[in-house]
Amino acid sequence: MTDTRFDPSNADGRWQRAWDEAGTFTADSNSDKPKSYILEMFPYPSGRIHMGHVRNYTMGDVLARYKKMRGHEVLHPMGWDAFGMPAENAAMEKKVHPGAWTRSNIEGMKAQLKRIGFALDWTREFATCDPDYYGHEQALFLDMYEAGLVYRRQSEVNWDPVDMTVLANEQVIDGKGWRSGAEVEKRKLDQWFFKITEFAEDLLEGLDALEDWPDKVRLMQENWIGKSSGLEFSFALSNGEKLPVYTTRPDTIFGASFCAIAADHPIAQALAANPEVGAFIDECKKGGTTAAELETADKLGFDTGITAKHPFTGAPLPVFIANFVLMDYGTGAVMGVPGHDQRDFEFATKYKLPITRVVAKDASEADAPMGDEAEAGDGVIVNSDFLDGKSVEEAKADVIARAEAGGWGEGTTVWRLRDWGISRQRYWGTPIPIIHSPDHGPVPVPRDQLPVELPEDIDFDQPGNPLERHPTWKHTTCPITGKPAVRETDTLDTFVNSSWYFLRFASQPADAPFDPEEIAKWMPVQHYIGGIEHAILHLLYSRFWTRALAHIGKLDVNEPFAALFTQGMVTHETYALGDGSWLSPDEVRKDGADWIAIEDGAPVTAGRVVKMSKSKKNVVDPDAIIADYGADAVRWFMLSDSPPERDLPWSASGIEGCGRFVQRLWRLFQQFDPAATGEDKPLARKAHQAIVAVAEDIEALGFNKAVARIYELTGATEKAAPSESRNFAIQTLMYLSSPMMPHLAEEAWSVAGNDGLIADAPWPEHDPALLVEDEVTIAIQHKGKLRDTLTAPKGASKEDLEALALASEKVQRSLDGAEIRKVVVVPDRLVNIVT
RNA sequence: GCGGGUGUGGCGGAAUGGUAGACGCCGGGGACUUAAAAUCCCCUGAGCUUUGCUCGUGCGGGUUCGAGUCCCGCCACCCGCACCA
Repeated sequence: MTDTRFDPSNADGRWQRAWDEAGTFTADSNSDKPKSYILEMFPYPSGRIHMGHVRNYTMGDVLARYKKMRGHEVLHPMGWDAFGMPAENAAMEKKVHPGAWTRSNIEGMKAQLKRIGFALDWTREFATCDPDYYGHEQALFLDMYEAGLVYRRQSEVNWDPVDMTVLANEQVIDGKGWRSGAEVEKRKLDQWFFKITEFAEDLLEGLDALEDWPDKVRLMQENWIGKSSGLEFSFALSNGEKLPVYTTRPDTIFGASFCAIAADHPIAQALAANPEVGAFIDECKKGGTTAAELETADKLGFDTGITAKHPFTGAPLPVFIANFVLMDYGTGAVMGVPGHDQRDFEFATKYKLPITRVVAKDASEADAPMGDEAEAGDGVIVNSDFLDGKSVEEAKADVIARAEAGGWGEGTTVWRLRDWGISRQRYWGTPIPIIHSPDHGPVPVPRDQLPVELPEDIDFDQPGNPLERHPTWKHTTCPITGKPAVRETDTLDTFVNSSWYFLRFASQPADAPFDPEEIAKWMPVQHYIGGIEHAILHLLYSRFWTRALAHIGKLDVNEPFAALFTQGMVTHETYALGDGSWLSPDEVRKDGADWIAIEDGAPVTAGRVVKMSKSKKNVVDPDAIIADYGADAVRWFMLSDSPPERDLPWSASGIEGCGRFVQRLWRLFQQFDPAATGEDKPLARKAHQAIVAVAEDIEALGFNKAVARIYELTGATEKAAPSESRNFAIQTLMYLSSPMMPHLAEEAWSVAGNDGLIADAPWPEHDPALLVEDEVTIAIQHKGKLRDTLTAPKGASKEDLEALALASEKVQRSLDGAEIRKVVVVPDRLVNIVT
């Protein structure tokens, strides 16, 4: 018997060192065990580990430890998504080098992760800002460049004239730069792009096979890729030009009453010299893009005076410049069919254009008047010459066929997906390995000159890209001519860094990004866990990179992540003072039913339970909690109660409960009694059932259910008298809880006199014979309502159960002599008497 | 607007069409203690005329011997996309 309290401040660090020294979680790619690659989205080293990280990594950790117990060779690595803007912002604000800031954050966060006791293979750790990593990334960029998957073109960007940098759309708030507050300008810059659109079809079709991805994420990607099919054809214009348009509804072509083109369409631009047209185009560009603005924005049009000749009727259709037509989708021009498209309907109503019905419920309703909105539904074609009587689908096919036969149009597929712009005018990223030669234009940096390293001696005294104004860095020579040339000063979007890091974890040779044979041993990732916020960008880019690398023969894997799990957020109640300012949880206390500020007793309003965030101050620091309760209590909290895909509300009482449970288990573990004899069959049964149930729950990532099972077995074991069965239950609890509370389990295992580590122990075997109950509780219903329950031997016959049910006093009272019409007996379950 | 999800006690949540509320938190009562902490035991969906009965899984219908679960129609909230032709 040892101390009756488990002391995490002593035990946690001891076991963390023991795992480190034994290399317990180092993955051996040469092992002949079945392999499991378990990965959580690697963190950005922003400074501190937060509860969201803890929850994310605890889930992966339980899986990794469980798989190991199940005899798998597990790869569970960790690294750092280390390039990005916060480091540059820190450099500007705190006058520290982005690299130094990042490195110091990594050091701190790694120590934090170690204190939580994660079963990570630290031998494979890297940061994406290591020249070794980004050098290989540059090599892969060149591979893709040579394969024609990278190109350069002029593109419009959000330019912040004060910070002198490009902003992502997300960084433009109400038309102003999020940092500088300056009015953002549209600028055309030469930008590098990945040809992700070349893989659009592939990326879309691949989604079908990702059965272990959430449907939600698959749908979001499907919508993002946005495949649509229809007809692209040209109108002959009265000015002699052609106007190509795209429509998904060629069946409604006889309902076209106008054409509309985008404000930046070439035809509109050509007319812009006319001051009226110019003014209208400016007006169009002013419109906001927020949901509310779009919802209420009026359809605006400007009649160009040009007409378009209808391909079948020859009728002249007016051509408008319109604010609702987008230049970068389809051809930037549409045929307006007001009867069957809501936007066209609104536009036609406003400009008094004809609204013709060309689809009706059936042929007899061809002349039914249109209502106050467009009818986009299915039906039969009417008022459409040769299409009359056809279904929508037939008519689409017919029109496309005639257009193709007549040579004035063809059936096409249009995608919403755009190519991926990867140029960033920033310092802290992977330098794009290109040299701009005066004679040969952009030329790849020769492979033997990789990595192109970032210069260390930079300053952030002025806005703009420090690489651009560095005195020497960009000056080099053309690899072809040897004459002076300049380096590309843009760096790669940080999403490129995270598009292949999972490959580098699986294999990290010195002279190549990865070794395909090693990759084949581990990939695809069996469980990828992270936040839903990456549903599109990161997950789509990673799928694209994996496919692109497979396409150019570097890999044999198409899909990087076999199963994806998106975990919920860690939330916390918010606390606000009367003036709307936020207080942190440790600045408030409960005073009766109300909350008050500890400092001055001011009344505090407890608000909504929302994601922990610095701005709302509703954060709880993992370190402080670990110091108070130990790592296992925090891990247990992260797994308890809420299903992992839902949000987890943090609470002080919740973590206290977890801390209590750690001690409760510890006390129980001390009660292993070598002298105890005898069998306790019900308890043995519960233990064996728990072995199976907890395993099933973990495999289904139902951690909250696994936790509940462990609570149940704990309660039953505590109540039982000493016996061999009870000892077995205690040992079982040690094993079952070890993936979740590894420090406690190691300590108890060691105190019990076992050699080695429980982390290396196998998952306990269960006895199938003990999974089956020999007595069951039968529910007795009368007309579907519960009247009584009784215990019967398992497998009792229907007749016996019926007789037992009718013998029940409660049942007889409920029946009250009524005539029995029917008795439903579900063996081992219930008897329902119908009167 | 389009697409998706969620809705069960004071709270987080369990529940192959078969005893709704497992398990945890909060709360109440008790034991131990000089006292506290810790620990242990009991109670804890609502209501009622309380050996028991009635109601109860967002709302309204339906299928079924039996519905939180299946079907139809609504409501609320959350998330994603959005003038995508």
